[in-house]
Amino acid sequence: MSIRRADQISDSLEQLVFRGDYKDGQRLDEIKLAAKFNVSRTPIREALQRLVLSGLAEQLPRRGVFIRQPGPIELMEMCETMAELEAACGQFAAARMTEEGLERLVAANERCKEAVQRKNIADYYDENEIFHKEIYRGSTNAFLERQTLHLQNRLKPYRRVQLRFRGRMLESLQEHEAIVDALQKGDEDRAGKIIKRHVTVQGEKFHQLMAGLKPD
Amino acid sequence: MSIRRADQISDSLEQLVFRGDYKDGQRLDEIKLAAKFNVSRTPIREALQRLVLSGLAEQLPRRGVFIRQPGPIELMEMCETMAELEAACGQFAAARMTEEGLERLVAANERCKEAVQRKNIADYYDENEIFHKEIYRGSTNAFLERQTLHLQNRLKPYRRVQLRFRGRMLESLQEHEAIVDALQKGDEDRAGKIIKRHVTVQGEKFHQLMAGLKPD
DNA sequence: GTCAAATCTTATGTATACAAAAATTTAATT
DNA sequence: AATTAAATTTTTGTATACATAAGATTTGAC
Repeated sequence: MSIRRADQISDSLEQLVFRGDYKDGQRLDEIKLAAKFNVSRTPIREALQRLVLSGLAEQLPRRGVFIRQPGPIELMEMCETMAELEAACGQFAAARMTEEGLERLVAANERCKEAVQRKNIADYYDENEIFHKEIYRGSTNAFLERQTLHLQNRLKPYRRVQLRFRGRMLESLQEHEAIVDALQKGDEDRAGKIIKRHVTVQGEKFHQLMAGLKPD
Repeated sequence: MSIRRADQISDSLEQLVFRGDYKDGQRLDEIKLAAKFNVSRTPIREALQRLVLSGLAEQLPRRGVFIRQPGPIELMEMCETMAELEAACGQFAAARMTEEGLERLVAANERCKEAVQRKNIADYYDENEIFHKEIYRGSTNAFLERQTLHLQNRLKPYRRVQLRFRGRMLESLQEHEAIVDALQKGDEDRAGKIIKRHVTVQGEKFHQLMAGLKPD
């Protein structure tokens, strides 16, 4: 781990934003944050820079840094982009995934199944995430993997809501089977298409997801 | 424009890095940069943060910030990702592009043609960039557009080299025609596939592109 | 009573100061 | 002469100080 206080603060702030502790449009007061973290403004400012550059906040010169929760349109755009990135990962993975990678994928899917049998949403959520990350990794493209992971991270708070949707868990699991099959057979086109459909949220699902926009 | 000195410095630094003024692995000396820009270390440090977060440099705690030019593998990975992002843009554009957007695209392509007739590489380069940006914009997905633009910008120094490749300009132009056709017909699948092929650099072309790795 | 101008307060952006950790040099010992 | 350890220097990271611009408040005029 880093010894830089600014990095720790940046991570903490990111968590706070993801958890919805700050409302959209709220200004992040440097002085208050400095007091909260018991540091001077300097590391706080560095942390805020990181928030701004990762897209979680917006900086207005001479005004300050403001939380920028994505609105419905941007959220939809992010989801669309996510679907494309994941599809790209899956497509590459179909051609390049190693035997070990496939084994890890199947294992993760097994754990998904078990979670569904136990009707444990939290576990399913975690194992599902691992399943998807295995696909990113299977792309054998570290750059694409990083990009995809980053966006996945940003969308995490919303996806959490989505999974609670009635019946979604079982449906999701069936799609996983098809994905594994396509990847095992090395069918790039099919892998990409299935994953895109799997990740894409449409119609009713999107309304559920939007609920995550207004936390409480 | 922003009044923040740190922003201007960040942009200047980015340009310098893109122009290859700094060698791979070189440390960016805060004090020297402060002297160079006639400011204190504070705005320099903010600018360096931005470089690091955009991936152009790497920060080792308590050691400093170092230029991180992508190696051949990462460059390839970036190109692959670029092809996927552009293909995604094209696919969405095929379904969503407005009449005005299509007109702008055709116009940009006309100017590409003229540049080829005049055998003006520099002009072709510029107009080609506009052509591609019209496709990103045509995706009607501002988030995806930003992501794609950002990566395009990072790859710009290498693409510059690529276009000088013998015969590439004419070939590129023919592909443009096919892209315009697919977008006009609204053929999402074909648009995506053609663009991906168009953007993807393989075999010999990649060697040319790699030449951009070692400037001079 | 309302609107505008001037003053005051507050917060951002930058400069400077200081502490601690690397890097470098120097000295000592083998 | 080489290697290692101590001392010095350099540099990063953080704290503090100060200047300026934005925002709030008060005062005055119509």
